[in-house]
Amino acid sequence: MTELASKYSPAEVEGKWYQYWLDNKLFSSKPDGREPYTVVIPPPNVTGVLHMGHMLNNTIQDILVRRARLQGKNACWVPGTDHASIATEAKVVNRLAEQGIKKLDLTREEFLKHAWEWTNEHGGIILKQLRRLGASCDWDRTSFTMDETRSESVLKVFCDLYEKGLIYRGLRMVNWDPKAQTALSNIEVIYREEQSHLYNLRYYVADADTNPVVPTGCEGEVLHQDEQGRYYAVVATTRPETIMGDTAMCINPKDPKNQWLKGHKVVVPLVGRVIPVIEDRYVEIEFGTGCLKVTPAHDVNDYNLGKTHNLETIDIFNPDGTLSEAAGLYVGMDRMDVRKQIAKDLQEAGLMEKVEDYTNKVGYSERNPDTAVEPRLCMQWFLSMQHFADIALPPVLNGDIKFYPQKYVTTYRNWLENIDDWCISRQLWWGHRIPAYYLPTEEGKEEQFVVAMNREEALGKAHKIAGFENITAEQLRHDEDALDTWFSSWLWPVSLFNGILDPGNEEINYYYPTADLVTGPDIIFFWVARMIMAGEEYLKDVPFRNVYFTGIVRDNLGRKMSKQLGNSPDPLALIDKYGADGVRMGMLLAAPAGNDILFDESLCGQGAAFCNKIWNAFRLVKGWEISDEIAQPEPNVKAIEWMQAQLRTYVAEINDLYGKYRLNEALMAMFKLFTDEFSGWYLEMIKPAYQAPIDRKTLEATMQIFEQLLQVIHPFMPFITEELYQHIAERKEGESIMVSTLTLDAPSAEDAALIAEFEQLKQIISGVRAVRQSKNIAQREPLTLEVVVAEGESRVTQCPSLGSIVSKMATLGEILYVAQKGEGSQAFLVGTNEYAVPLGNLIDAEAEIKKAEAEIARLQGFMGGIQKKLSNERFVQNAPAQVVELERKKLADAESKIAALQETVKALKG
RNA sequence: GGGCGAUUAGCGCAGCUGGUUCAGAGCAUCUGCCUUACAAGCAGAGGGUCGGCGGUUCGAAUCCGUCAUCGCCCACCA
Repeated sequence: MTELASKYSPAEVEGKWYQYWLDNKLFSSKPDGREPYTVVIPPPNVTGVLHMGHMLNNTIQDILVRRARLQGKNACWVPGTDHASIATEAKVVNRLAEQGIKKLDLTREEFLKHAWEWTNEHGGIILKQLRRLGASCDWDRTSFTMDETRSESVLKVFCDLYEKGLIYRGLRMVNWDPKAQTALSNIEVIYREEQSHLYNLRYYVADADTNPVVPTGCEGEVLHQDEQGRYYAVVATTRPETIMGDTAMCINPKDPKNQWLKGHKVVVPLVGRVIPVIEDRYVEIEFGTGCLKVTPAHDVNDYNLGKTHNLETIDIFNPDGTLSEAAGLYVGMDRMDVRKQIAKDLQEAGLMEKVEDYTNKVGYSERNPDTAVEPRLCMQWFLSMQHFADIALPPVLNGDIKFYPQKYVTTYRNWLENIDDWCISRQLWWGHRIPAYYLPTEEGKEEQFVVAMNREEALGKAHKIAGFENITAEQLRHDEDALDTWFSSWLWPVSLFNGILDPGNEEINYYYPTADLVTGPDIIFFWVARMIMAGEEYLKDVPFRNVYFTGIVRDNLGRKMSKQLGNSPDPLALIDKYGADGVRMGMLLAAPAGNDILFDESLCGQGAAFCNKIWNAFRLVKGWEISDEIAQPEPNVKAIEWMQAQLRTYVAEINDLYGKYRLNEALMAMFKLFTDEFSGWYLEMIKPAYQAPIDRKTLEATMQIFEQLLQVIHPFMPFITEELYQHIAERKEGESIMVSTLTLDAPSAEDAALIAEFEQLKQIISGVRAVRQSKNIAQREPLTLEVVVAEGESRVTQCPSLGSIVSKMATLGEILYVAQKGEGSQAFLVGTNEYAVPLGNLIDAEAEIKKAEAEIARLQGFMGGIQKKLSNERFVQNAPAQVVELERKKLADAESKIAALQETVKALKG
């Protein structure tokens, strides 16, 4: 075989093996007799590009999927993309604008043509990028939320839920995004605290004809009076631009300071409209002056007040956030500009009492973060959520679905227990068009509609309605709106296996429920909860068993990664630099379960270094020449047994950690197993002398262990492990570590005993090394080790093979068993056993005495504590016997250590 | 305003049903070493009154209370 380079270069192997996996269809899955393991990708936006969040999320998914394969499960990871209606439509609109085309000048069909062009051009780039990471998705299954199957599924579900009476159309106050000009659901609004102003406006008291009114009989109340003696009320508002929509002023009936206003009317400043003073307990007496202006068209609370008090509703805004004709003033101006202007005008007109600084929360559109959401009254489609909350809550509460970290169960419950109906219509073209068809209606009459999969079916339904028996298909008007993107995403785990259109098909039966969902806690309501709803509704079963919530990827200063800060590394550049395996390990090193990820590029360096470690360990082993002449040395037999015991023990621990989804701890365990136990100890133990050959049995055992280690590492680092797996033995075309299986016995009691025994050896070796280092004795210079043994006592190091391991690892010339350590020997303790290294005149008696005495003092203090404990009767009585016994043992051990140290001191002084 | 979570070494974290994993690994730091697989390496070392204060207990990083600080989520006081 050709000489292996001393450094591992990922670039040379990653592309090759990914192609090999693809060529051999190793990612593809079909239902068979094995246990299925299904993961559906959280579909990224179809036109998006890979960022660090995707890297983390998909690394985790790939680890879980690859591990499932190694366990012999039929792993199926389904990839796909999301049409992301608002975001994509906005991008298309922007691109058209660059070409000088306005959306409104296009027909729906023309616009959609542009949108599809854009989608086809940019669509799936992100999925290609995922291949660089090593993602082992079954690419033949790649889906899109707007492909034929998924679209049909969405329409079918809409029709079905409408039939069930769960979807309704109604005039409601919704969150309106004036930039995208569409309604949003409640959870698409992000509230941000903002420094703003509280404008205190004068509402003069007047009769119906705006003549000033002088209040009577109101002693002790707060009256405002201007220079001309006119009385007025003061209303505090953050939104003076909405006064044109005021149709009442409201006070709390119990408010002592505003009793005088009862039954009066007030004049809206600048506007001049006379509005009634109404009373409602909703108003906080303590806030401002206790007077609230009521604008039913532009505030949810005001809308509710308007309903109870039968107030007029004046909508003063256009859909784009400019003032409408109905406002009467500032028509055509943007609402934000009006706010500034009207404040000025009110001031000049003497209608502004004062302006205070004020911090309040303003709702912004999730997709257009600079656009404040406007509450707006309009006709929209809704999904009744109570039913869905009822079916989605139990599986999470009773543990059919487990959340990692568990704390999100509370979040989930709180949301479902206080759920709002879901506004599912969007005034967009890019998306699934609402399958509702309106019947021709006379002017002024209420519009009737039918809901159907298509126009033809709609016509059939329409003909059954009295008075519409003879209408034509062309007379039906298809609803212009599209559905919320999440109304398709919530079906994802079902629709991917065609479980909506073809219920009970082989695939849905086999792959559903999926195993694990890996996603961010930010979409727990948007997506996770709703998938559970859809799953329960359509399959009467959970969509997944476990949900792993990742943290947010931040930079090493804890800041969110953003384009503005420029602190977001380009994932592909990282892969170029460190290799996919290195980056995967870097991501995971920073990712303790349940916490945000403080990403630091140097962690990828650590990952790359580990790859190099594995590579060089392999070079070492592969470089050994086999000899059938030599018998297997006894120490090697022991070392192999020990390493196998370690492997079983670590793998058991790693499995346990996987089970708890503590992947970064599993990674650390794997790392230590390979670096410390295997490379640091095992290989050094069995390593033949320079250029000497190795016996066949040891080499074969080592190769087997190496292969198993590669399997343990493979989920984390797929590429290097495949490369070495192929080098380690002759493989047939199509063979791969990916589809190998790793089966190990559980660790036994003997394993534990052997590991404990070797721990002693390691400590003896470290003890000698420490002595060597402290005296600056060269590595190669052999030392003698004195083992202090009482007469007739047995010691581990009396086992010759273990002794020879110690000799090799610590470079010893000989091991002496002595009753007492020699003069001029530097001693150290392992447990209660004493060892010493003769140093001749190198020994620094003074320093040794000092060190020993310090240790004696420490031990005496330690003993004091234990003695106190043991002399406490209540401790001896109440504590379990083992605990008391343990304390006694500690005491005895400390005593014997002190005795040994005192001997040392005596000898040194002697 | 309500809820949830966190606070342990310079840093990011683990520490499960209170006592043998009890004060831990990793990175960083310091000190040696170009030892023949790997200097992207090896060997060794230092470093924490477990956020504060109370309480329960024979015994508390661990359980309870309280305060402080930070983070997240939810909520219609203009």
